[in-house]
Amino acid sequence: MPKTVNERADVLPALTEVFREHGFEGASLSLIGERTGLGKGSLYHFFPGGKEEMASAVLGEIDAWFETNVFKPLREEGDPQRAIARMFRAVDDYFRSGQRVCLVGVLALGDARDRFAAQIHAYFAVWNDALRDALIRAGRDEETANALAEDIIGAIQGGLVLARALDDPISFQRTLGRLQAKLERAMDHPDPLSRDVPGAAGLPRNP
Amino acid sequence: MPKTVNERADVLPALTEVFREHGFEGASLSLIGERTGLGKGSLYHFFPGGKEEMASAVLGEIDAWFETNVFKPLREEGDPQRAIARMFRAVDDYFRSGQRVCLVGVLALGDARDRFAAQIHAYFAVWNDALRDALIRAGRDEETANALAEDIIGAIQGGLVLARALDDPISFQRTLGRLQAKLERAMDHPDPLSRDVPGAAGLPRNP
DNA sequence: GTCTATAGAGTGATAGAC
DNA sequence: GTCTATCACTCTATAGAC
Repeated sequence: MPKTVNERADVLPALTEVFREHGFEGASLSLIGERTGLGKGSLYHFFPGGKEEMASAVLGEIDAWFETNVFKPLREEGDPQRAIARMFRAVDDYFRSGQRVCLVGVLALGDARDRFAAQIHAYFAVWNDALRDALIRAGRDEETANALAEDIIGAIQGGLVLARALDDPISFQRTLGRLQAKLERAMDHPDPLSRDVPGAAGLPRNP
Repeated sequence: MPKTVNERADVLPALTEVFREHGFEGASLSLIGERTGLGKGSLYHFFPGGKEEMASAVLGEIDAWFETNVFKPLREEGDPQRAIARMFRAVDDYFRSGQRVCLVGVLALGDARDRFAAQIHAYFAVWNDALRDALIRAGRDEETANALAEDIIGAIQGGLVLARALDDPISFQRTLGRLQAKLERAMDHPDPLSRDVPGAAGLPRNP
């Protein structure tokens, strides 16, 4: 008798893992069937659109997770600094301190980017806006907040690339730590850019 | 008569482009044949190891380019700040100001990572060491130099991911600009971490 | 009977190796 | 160009719930 899964959502975790580990092209249907424990019949029953719909559903779930655990707190939490601290905790958890890779980033760099361009774009754009607004609420001016948000999100992605490339998840944790430290410092000072250079642009180096 | 290529090196540029645009899995032999203008016979003549050898040769060429234009200057240029400025120029050129993606990063995130683990690791490790040493020669202490190097290389990779994800190459240029600005500021001050917090850790926010 | 969830043989196309 | 393996996918068959 057929073992029943009953819900599309039940296979999403396994599906997510397969796509994250192998990318879109590398996640073959046979591998997906193996990992989900489902035959092609069931897979195509839940995802009539095939692999593309599977990946799209996974992206949707990722987005929902970040919406709940990152974006929404950034927008709605009263204390923006607390929201940002929570973001770093969530990111560290989600990426398993650098042992996991970001599927959205993987897809963005891969051959299938165009198929998922809208979802990929939305993920980063929404994150950027939520973080920027939290930074503004924390007292940064708009330009600085935008630059900081872009830097932070980029650094997270880059940290994941490096962790994977060097097979060194710790480097991701170091990166996260430095980002937080930098932000905490910045939070205590309204205008870090001009502050950093007290009055001299071309001073002698090597003190 | 057969158009003659004669040299493996003659097909490397086209090969590089195909792998960069499509990743390892996405670069099919037929696509490679199309872009290089070579039949499968010729391709296997030049690369008996097949696709894997092709990608490996491409990685080798990329590494050689960075060795000449980035790593070696970082190590050997007399003025380390000049070397670092040159690095940023080279990086901006190489990645076409964010319109191009880093193949090493693509492979690091993709399914084929394990096959090229050694080359991927070496690329980033050598870059990191060369940059760190240049920063030390420029007057940073070892710990700071290490952190800065890791941050910069990560930010470059992350900037490329974001530029691709948001379809916005300009964001990569902004990131590069901020990295340089941050470094120039840091160069003028021996100890930015303690300097940034002149004496207050828990001051009131929102000035 | 209808509907949903299942399995998997079978489809043509295309992959990479040689 | 030829080869075999594998690809994504289709389709038929089947089970049980209602």
